Order: sequence, then C-alpha cells, then structure tokens
Amino acid sequence: MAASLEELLAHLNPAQREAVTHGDGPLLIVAGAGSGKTRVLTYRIAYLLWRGVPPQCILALTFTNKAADEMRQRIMTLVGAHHAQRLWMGTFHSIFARILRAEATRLGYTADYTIYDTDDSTALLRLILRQMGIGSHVLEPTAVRHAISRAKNQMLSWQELAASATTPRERLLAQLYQEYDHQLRANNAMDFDDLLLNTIRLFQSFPEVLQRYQERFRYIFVDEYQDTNRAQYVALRLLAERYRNLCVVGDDAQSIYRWRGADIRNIVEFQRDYPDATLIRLEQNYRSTKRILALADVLIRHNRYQIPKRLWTDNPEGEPATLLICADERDEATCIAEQIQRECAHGRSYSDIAVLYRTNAQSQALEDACRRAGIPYVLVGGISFYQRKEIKDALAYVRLLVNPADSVSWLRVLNVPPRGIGATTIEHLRTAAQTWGCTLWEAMQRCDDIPALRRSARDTLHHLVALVRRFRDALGSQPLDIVVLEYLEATGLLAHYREQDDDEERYRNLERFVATLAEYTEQSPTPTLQEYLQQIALLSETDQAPAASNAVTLMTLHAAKGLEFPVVFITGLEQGLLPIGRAVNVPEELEEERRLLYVGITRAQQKLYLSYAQSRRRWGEPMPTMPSQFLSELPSEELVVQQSPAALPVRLRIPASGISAPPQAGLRPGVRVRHPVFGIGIVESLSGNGQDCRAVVRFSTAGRKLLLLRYARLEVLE
DNA sequence: GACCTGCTGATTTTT
DNA sequence: TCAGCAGGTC
Repeated sequence: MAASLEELLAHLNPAQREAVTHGDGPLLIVAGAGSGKTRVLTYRIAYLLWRGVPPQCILALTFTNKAADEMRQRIMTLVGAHHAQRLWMGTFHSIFARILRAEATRLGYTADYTIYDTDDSTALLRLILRQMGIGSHVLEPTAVRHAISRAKNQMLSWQELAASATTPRERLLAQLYQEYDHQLRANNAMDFDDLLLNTIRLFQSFPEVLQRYQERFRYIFVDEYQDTNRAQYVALRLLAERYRNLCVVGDDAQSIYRWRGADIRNIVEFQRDYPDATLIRLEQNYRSTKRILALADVLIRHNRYQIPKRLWTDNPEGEPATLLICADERDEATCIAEQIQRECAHGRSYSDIAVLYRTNAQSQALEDACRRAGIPYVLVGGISFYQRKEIKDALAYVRLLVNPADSVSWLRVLNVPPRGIGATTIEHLRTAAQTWGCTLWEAMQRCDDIPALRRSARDTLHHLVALVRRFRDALGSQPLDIVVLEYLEATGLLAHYREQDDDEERYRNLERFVATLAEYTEQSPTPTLQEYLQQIALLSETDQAPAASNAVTLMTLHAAKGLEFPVVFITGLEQGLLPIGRAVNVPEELEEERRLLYVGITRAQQKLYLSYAQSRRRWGEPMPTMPSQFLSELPSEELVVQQSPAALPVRLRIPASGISAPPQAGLRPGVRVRHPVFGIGIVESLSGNGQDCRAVVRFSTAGRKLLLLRYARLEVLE
C-alpha cells in the first residue's frame, strides 16, 4: 500500500502533491481549467483513506450526480470498492435530501415528503395566483417563482421580504411567498431551495443534530465551489465549524451560475472567512494547446473581478482557432457539419467533437444539419424524458402513492384520464379543504360532507381514494414495478394513452417508464418508491447524457462545464446571443457571459472553432445580427477567418461593438424597450445606420422621443 | 363536463 | 414556429 502511495504521488506536480498531502485545516484550491482538479480531489480523498480516515467520515459535494459517480469510480480503482462505496458523495441537493429524510419529522414533514421540481412549483404558484384573483398578465407564475427562489437562495424568509418591501409589487410577492410556503408545507412537499434551507433550519434549531453531522463529516470537500450560493455557503460553515477540514476546489473564472444564486464571493473571499486557510493554485494546464489557452487568457483578462492567476502549459503550440462566418443559423449548422466531416476524414472520430451553444433553441438547426449530413449526434439536455406530459402524469400518480397529501399531483391527475371531475368539482373540493383547513386528500375522503358535490363525482372520488389506499397497502408486499404497473393500469392512465391512436409514442414512453422502475428495483439493494422518486427529481440535465458512443455531442455551454473534447465548436457568437441580450448593459452579467465563453474555449484540447451567423431566426422571423463583442476582444491574428459562400462578404476587422453602438439585436418597430430615464416604451421606427442609428420610441409616460442608439441604452424587453 | 380553436409568449443558462 | 392555455361552444 505504501508503495502505491509513493507511486501515486509521483504522478503529481508539486502544487498538486501539496494539495493532496495537505494536513488538517481549511484548504482553498484554485484550480484553473484543465489543471487536474478532479485528479487532485480523488487522490486527496484516497490519501485520507490510506491514512486511516473512515470513508463514512468523508463528505464530497459535487455539482452533478454524474460528477459524483465518476469520482467514486476513480476512487474505487485507487482504494477498492469497499471503501469507496461508503463515502458520502453527491450534489448538495441529494445529500441534504437524504439528511432531511432522516430528520424530517423534526421540521414538521414526514419522511415521505415530495420534492417539487420547477414545473411543480410553477403549477402551485399558478394555482395560488388564481386563488388570489391575480391574472397572469399582472404577474407571471414563473416570475414569481424566480423572485421567491432568489429570496430563498439569499436565505430571506417571507417575513423579511415583507419587512423590506417598499412597492406594492414587493409586498404582493412577499404575500405570495408566504402562501406558497404554507401550501408546500400542507402538501408535505419541498422545492429545490427548501432542501438547502430546511437543512440549515434543522442544524440551527437542533444543535444536537448539527453536532452529530459535524462529527460524522470530519472531512468535507466541495467541487465547483465558485458556483455555490449563499445557502450552501451557510450550510458548509455550520458543518465544518467543528473540525474545520473544509477543502474547496474551484475557479472563479468559471463561475457561470450567478443567475441561479451562485455567489462568486464565496470563493474570492474564502480566505477572509477562514484566515488560516491554505491557498494552493493549480496553474499548469494539461488539456489544451498553447494557442487555445492564450486565446482564453486574453478573453478573461477583460474581466475585472477575479483571483489573480497565470495558467500555462507544456503542451504543443497547436493550430490557430478558426472563425466561421455564416449567412444564417441553417448555413452555420451546415458549415459546421461540413467541418465535422472534414475533421473525421482526417482521422478524428465523432465522439472527439462537441458543438456548444448559448441557448437550447439553437440545437434545432444543428440537429437538422447533422441528420442531413448523416452525422451521429447525442443531444445533452433539452426536454428530458421525465418532463414529458405522459411521464409527468404517471409520476404524479406514483407520487400520490408515497405522499397523498401532495395536492399539486392530485390536481394534475384528478381528471386524467377524463372521469367526470371537472373544474366545478375541483373547486368544491378546494373550498372544502380550505374551510376545514385540511389537504385535498382529506377532503376527498370526506367528500360525503360536501353537499354541493354531485352523486357521480362523489362515487368517483371514493373510487380514487380506495384505489390509492389499496395500492399503498400493496407496496410492502410485492415488487415495486409490479405494483406500479398494476396501479397505473387501475387508474386508467395506461389505457388512456394506449387508446390514443394518433400518438403511440406516449404509450411507449410509459412502457419505458415502467421499465426504468423495474431496472431500479433490480439494481437497488433496498428499493423504495420514495428513493426512486427522489433520484428522478434531483437528476440533472447532464446526468442523463447517454454513455459514450461514436457520436458528436451537442449541448449548451453550461452543460459543458467540467468536460473536455479534442475538437470544440462554439456557435452563435453574436451580440444579444453570446453575450445574451439582457447581459449586454449589465457589467456583472456581461462578465458572466465572458466567463461562459471562457469555459467553452477551455473545453477544447486541440482545435477550436468559433462561429457566428449574419442573420438568425427569432420567433421564426429572420433578424440581422452583429458579431459578438467578445470576438473583438480576441487578437484577430490568432483567428483564421473562413467565410461561408452564402455569407455576405465582411471586412476582416470585426467592429468593436462596445464602442460604436450597433443596432441592437431584436430592436425593431413594435418591440417593447426600457430606457434608463424614460422607462418603458414601444419602438415606432428605426433609421440611419452604424453610429447614426436612431429610433423613434413612444414611452408610456414621457411621450414620443427620437433617440440616438449610440447614447440611449435601450433594453429590449421582447 | 368535454372538446375545439385562437391567442400568446417563449429563447438564457438548471439543482 | 409552436406548445400550452384560456375561453367559448356544444
């Protein structure tokens, strides 16, 4: 064992070795892109195990479940399965969900609590808005969800939100937050943010529980620390308080989840929080060519707020990057497909190649082009299997088996398949539940006490109650997949989709759903429906990426985090797309967009392609575009420009769009815009070009104005 | 209560 | 462009 430890350390450079063999106490590892971060993490965990630290005392928090699985696999090859299996590894959400299962009753939930995903939260808010008589034109359910989630990520309660509210809108939001929380609790449900908040609440309210977990997690590791939010930060502080063995790994230059509440200050100010922390910088890049790294470095230097570091590599010089200038998104996709074929003709395989984009919507054209060219591809993310309508229906039924208090699920499937329970019946039920202060489920059981209900509705409700009860009882005695299959048949859901002749695919999906459940039942030593549901709820987009096959990978820049490919295409380098529209005039958001491009560039090992289209369809309508300002930040001599025959000839110097304000993407007559002084208005007409581009805008308060776009910082509201 | 149709808003990224 | 929703009709 000692020999292999020596051997292990021999594979590391001095900085890596220092990190791996660091003793106790807080440790900050600033790991540049491609600097062997995962290797350091896995080796350090293996090192601790070698030194005799029990595996169950080590907690490693990763950004995705897939990352956790991969790390566990790698540790397994170092220390064997027995030890590796007992490590606590997973995302913040899945680890905390597990803790909360064990402690739920202390917080007034049962261990069977349901996890609401984004769609469920939105559905609940839509309900609440309707209940409170607020139309969707006043407040969008998704906007409310965002606001509440932002508050929760900053650990603000509805009381605090209400106390600090100054506008009627803010007061209303606080009220909605209160009602939302109330109903979640009544439904025995938690949303994603609650998994973090409730864990903190648990630790703060029950010191003995906190102490137990502090003792258990003597060594804590956090990967991608730059993307943790306030709540995660607080939870970590609590857990690490006793032993202070907190090792965080990250790269501030790769922080790309600000919009989700990630706070880059967590990593930048780690040393202030832990003054005795050791800082180790991993600056040698093992991934990319010198040229790719230089390009990334030049770009990121335009950002102000960052930890100073210098990334270098011993790798070869490599080829310069290629910039593809294309006519429109279809042409862009075709050019990329051609380029892919050319790369493959020179000995690359499809799986060496990734095509990255800013928004999921961009995948459409790329998929079409791949299909036309006969290029095999895998799409990461997008609409996942578990978000399909028929699967969500089935999941709702299954969730009710575990937690019948879940009203959101009841309201989803009460009348699926149609069984004569319409809006009126549902309204009676909800009113009754409200009057009695009980759940929908309890109201259903007491439906005989609701005089307004018709006889047939009552019969149906009784039938449903009996059905759920019967299959709940069956759960313990038979294999899960068998029970669920019979249950879904008994609900009529399977027949419903089976008999829809026009849409056989939906029924097939349901079959697949039952098949995955069967697979889970076989593989898990102690299968429970509740654990299965939790796994699905906390599955990330990238977790669902199919295993490596010989295919090109298509995904968003966000999904590419942590991955690497010999050849990388980054598409849509256009003002308003990358950087995305609303970020253009917000310095912090612009910096995040720049980091996003940085992440993309640093995924490439050998060859990088960038591309933009001169026109792009938005809402099905072609719109002229401007090249991304980021292109003007890159040294033009490092880019080989390749114009598509279909593209309009351009001067090879890319206009520095930061200086001469171009017509903004999306700006056209009829569009709503916001002006910093005049407020919201509607564009009536556009005239002039380049520096002299003007717009006539009619503002609701300030009237009609002629604005020189160079000066007026108009924000397109769509 | 079921079904049809026309309108609207979505395109930022996701645990 | 299109899916999902609201509102209207049978």
